[in-house]
Amino acid sequence: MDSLEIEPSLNFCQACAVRNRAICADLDEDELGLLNAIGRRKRLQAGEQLLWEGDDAIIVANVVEGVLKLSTQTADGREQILGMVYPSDFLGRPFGETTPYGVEAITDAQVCVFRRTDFDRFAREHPRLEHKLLERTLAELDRTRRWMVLLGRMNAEQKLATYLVETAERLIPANCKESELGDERSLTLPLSRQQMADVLGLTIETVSRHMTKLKNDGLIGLPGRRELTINSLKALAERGG
Amino acid sequence: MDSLEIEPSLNFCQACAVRNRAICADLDEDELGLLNAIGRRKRLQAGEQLLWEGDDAIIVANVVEGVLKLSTQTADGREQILGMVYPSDFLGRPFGETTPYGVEAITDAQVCVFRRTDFDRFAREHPRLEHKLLERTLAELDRTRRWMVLLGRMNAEQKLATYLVETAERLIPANCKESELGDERSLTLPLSRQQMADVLGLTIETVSRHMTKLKNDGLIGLPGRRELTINSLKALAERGG
DNA sequence: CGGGTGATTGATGTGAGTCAATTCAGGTGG
DNA sequence: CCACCTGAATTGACTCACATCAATCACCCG
Repeated sequence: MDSLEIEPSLNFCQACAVRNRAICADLDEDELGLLNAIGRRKRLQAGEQLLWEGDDAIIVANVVEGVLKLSTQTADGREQILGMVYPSDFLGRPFGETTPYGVEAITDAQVCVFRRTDFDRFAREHPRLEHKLLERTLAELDRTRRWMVLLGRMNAEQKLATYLVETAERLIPANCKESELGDERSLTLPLSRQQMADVLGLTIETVSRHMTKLKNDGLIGLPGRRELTINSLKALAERGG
Repeated sequence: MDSLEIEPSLNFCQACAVRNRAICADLDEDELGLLNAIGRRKRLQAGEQLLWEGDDAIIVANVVEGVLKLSTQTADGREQILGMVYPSDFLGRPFGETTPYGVEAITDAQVCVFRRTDFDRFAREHPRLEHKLLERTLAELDRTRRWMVLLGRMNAEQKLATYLVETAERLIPANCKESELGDERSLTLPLSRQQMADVLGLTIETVSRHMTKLKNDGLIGLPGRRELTINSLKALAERGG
């Protein structure tokens, strides 16, 4: 791997935006200092690739800011998105030989990068960190398995409705209580139609058609290409089965 | 210890068939004794259910013998199989509130079960075990993500070919070197056609049709309903993309 | 005001689902 | 040993949802 852009070596961890949510949350001051010493901040522009599928697993990282996608290519060149990672999520393959998926920034992003070997050693020496990583991996496995049901058993409309509901829930957290205007939501979609198709195992045309169908059925509004309003989260969730 | 007395409460772990492959592999004698104390063996008949989706996560387990399936129901009553577990695999949801999938024995099976709370405590106190569990969970996540590509992007023939190749590889391990008759394999399928359909996100009819198609194309032989011969593993893998 | 990309819409094809009939294998009991 | 029963597997006819191919539209840059 060519040189990571290295920023001056402050203790970033202490001021880190995801300090309390990422896997480093349970570390004490000293441990944090050690972790800080082996990690580097890296900024990514939207569209920039951080890891390539099949490469040696050189680095792992924490997401500090932005959204990235994990994806893989099929033999015939199409793409299947395996997952999206958000701030405080972990990515890469610790204790592994090769990176099992490509990682690309969807939005401008900031990540906290570690050489995998450094991270592996640190993790083995700090069970609290390893425990956090385990909990996170177990949760990710659960989520991934739920996604299998979507891919294996849902039709296009159900896939789309489920995706929109989930996206709304991830992007509009508990900051505004649902009291506010009950069931309505409005947000900017992080993905293009093509990317949504790649997440859902569909084609761009099918995504587009069913978006307009959901709109015509009065479940959602589409004020702009990337803008979405959900009229009733509950009704939309019902469409997802 | 008095050598004439036969210890009635055996330490199962020491004689365990999967002793060296399961997550307990790195434990020393003392730790193994402690683990043994909180676990117990349980036999399951083919078709017997061990865990129900959505139940409180009361137990976790190691597979000692046999094959089990992890699955979930869709709203309209169909099933999606999320994964198969084989001897030495771990199942259940440590550090979690509810069991995210149902577990049913496909063949007669033997598992080593723990009360989840006991297991959680033991794991937190024994980082070597927790590390093993982490490695296993990471590997399982990789495998699950690869399966997403199958579900999201492959057609029926590719799914089936891929499944047969993978099954052959899991059931015919390195015991007989590939030198033996090169590329040919012959095995007993662990799943019924319906179960294969549930794994692959297909219907039983589609599975059946493409099985006969692969046979007519000379890639496989079907001497009996559950019997399979693969004429060329390589050629079959190519069909899978 | 054009050019370019992404999104939408339309026409058509096809692969997998659905429904239904038939065959097959395994087990049971006369 | 064979007739029968049962559930699984196969096969066929038909439908339909999604993919494909192609044309148009809308927005965002300069």
